[in-house]
Amino acid sequence: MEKNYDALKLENQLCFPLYACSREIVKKYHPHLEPIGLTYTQYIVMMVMWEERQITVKHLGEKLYLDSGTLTPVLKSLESKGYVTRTRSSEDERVLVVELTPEGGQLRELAAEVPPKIACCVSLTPEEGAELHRLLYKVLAGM
Amino acid sequence: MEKNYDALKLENQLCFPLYACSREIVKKYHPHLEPIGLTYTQYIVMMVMWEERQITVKHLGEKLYLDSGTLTPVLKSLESKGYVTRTRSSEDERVLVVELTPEGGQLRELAAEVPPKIACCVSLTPEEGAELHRLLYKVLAGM
DNA sequence: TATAATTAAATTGAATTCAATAAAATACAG
DNA sequence: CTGTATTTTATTGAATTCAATTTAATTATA
Repeated sequence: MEKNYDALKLENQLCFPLYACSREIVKKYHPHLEPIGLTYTQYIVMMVMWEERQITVKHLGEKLYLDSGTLTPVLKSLESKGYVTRTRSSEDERVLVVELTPEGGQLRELAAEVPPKIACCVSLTPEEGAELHRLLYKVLAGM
Repeated sequence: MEKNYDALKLENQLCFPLYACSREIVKKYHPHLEPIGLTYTQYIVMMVMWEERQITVKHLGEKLYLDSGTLTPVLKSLESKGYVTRTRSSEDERVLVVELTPEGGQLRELAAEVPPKIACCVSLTPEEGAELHRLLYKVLAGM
């Protein structure tokens, strides 16, 4: 009896188009982020910083689904650019507090130009975009 | 007048949940792929090989949305494990043909156990899964 | 209180990913 | 036929990503 390998076909997988789609869209950011000196990872960290002004590495990691192994070098790089500061909490020396600098705050102006430029290369109707958004967060919530 | 930064909020982005979701699901593969000695990237390359038996690096890259910078080391690794061979085409020496070996073919049996184990950690109804699948391929097609 | 367990961040090492470039082969134009 | 352009793959270097481990600080427990 022949075994059924349909589930092993690329086209029947959910993870593969997620993975491919994610990389393709991140690639689209490159020409728009490069002029303001940010990588995509640095950009999403800054997005959190513009909202929160101040946050611990732990909370930042929870928001971005990234751990300290990824965040530590990214935050050091942003610190060296002068966009954030990194300070140990005095109440709990284990905790590292990341804080937005005025220079980091100014960057928001330039970054605000980016999302409209990306939006137009996603070929979905507004309803489809909203549905995709909902489904992705539902998957994330379930894990 | 205060500028509107809503589009810069993480929760209003489409790319961020794609990126986070992709990484979270790929992470779920790790405990199931590790016992059969494959990384996720090697696994999707093998998925193509099980379907095609033989393919050029160029076509493989088109199917996986990956370029030779990524594929070359992955294919060398799969070759060293004995799962594929890499041979220059005699008609066109630029072209590298990747071919499945019998050992690579046998791996399919073990790999067939993986998809069912992943399916259950995606908390969508079958209809939602199908819709997510459709939307992702629509985005991919538009780029 | 002393010890154990937990927590937060950093480090290490392996693999990926991509932009940019290079090298080699082939196709094509004049 | 010859020089140029294109194509295909490989290489290089920077940044990310994660599993696993380590370190340091705090908390919980006996």
